[in-house]
Amino acid sequence: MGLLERLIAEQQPDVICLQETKTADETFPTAALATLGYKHQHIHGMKSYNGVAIVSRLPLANVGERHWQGREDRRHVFAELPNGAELHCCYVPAGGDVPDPVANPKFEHKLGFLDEMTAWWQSRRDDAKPKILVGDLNVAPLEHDVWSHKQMTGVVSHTPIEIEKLLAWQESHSWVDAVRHFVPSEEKLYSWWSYRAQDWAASDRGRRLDHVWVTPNLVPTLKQAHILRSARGWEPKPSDHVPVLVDMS
DNA sequence: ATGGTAGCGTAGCTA
Repeated sequence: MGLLERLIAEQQPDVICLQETKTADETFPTAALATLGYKHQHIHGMKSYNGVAIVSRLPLANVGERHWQGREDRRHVFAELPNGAELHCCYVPAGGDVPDPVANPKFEHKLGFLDEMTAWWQSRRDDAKPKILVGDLNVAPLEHDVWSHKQMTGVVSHTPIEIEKLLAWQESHSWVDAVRHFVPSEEKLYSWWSYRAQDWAASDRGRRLDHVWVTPNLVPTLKQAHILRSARGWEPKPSDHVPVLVDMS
């Protein structure tokens, strides 16, 4: 809550999408967020692992959630904003340490999740509705979405198979990367820094795992995008992920 | 090639 209070005070977002909330719905800070003005909430949590939520100052309609890979994980919620745009908040499985779907069931789950998402979005392609998809997608797709493309190519989150599958998902619904719309692909850009670094800012071995995608019909509404790097240093207990902010008219 | 941190909960898993 401390991090959210600071984010709200500094950035005043209309809508906040959270992933990895790691708490059951009964223990989600519903009242505290309502007091801060975020009265409209669609939460879908789970103790300790995964969990997603959309909290909003604007009314949310047609809220729902989906489950993936035949599991009960809480990794996807959606809602419709007052202007009719559909908002999806997603949390892709991290995938474990070993980038081999045979040796590592967690990596197999991640690849299957990406495939199933791609097929689902492909099947909804004809829908002309404006849509926004955000979340911790746990893949850094571009060369400069990681601190070292060469050193990260065998590391889960930046392997060729994950990149291929994330880009296929993006392609499946003609999603536009709203952040790279403003930041050239040659420029290093991260949203996550490991807790394991002695000095995250000095080593700056980051990855861009958190994304905001919009359908092409929303591109003219994009005003600015910003990754709040400074939040990685917020005391006393920063998240290893920082907020990705997109301003749309 | 390895180990490094955080959280939950009190071992070992997930991130």
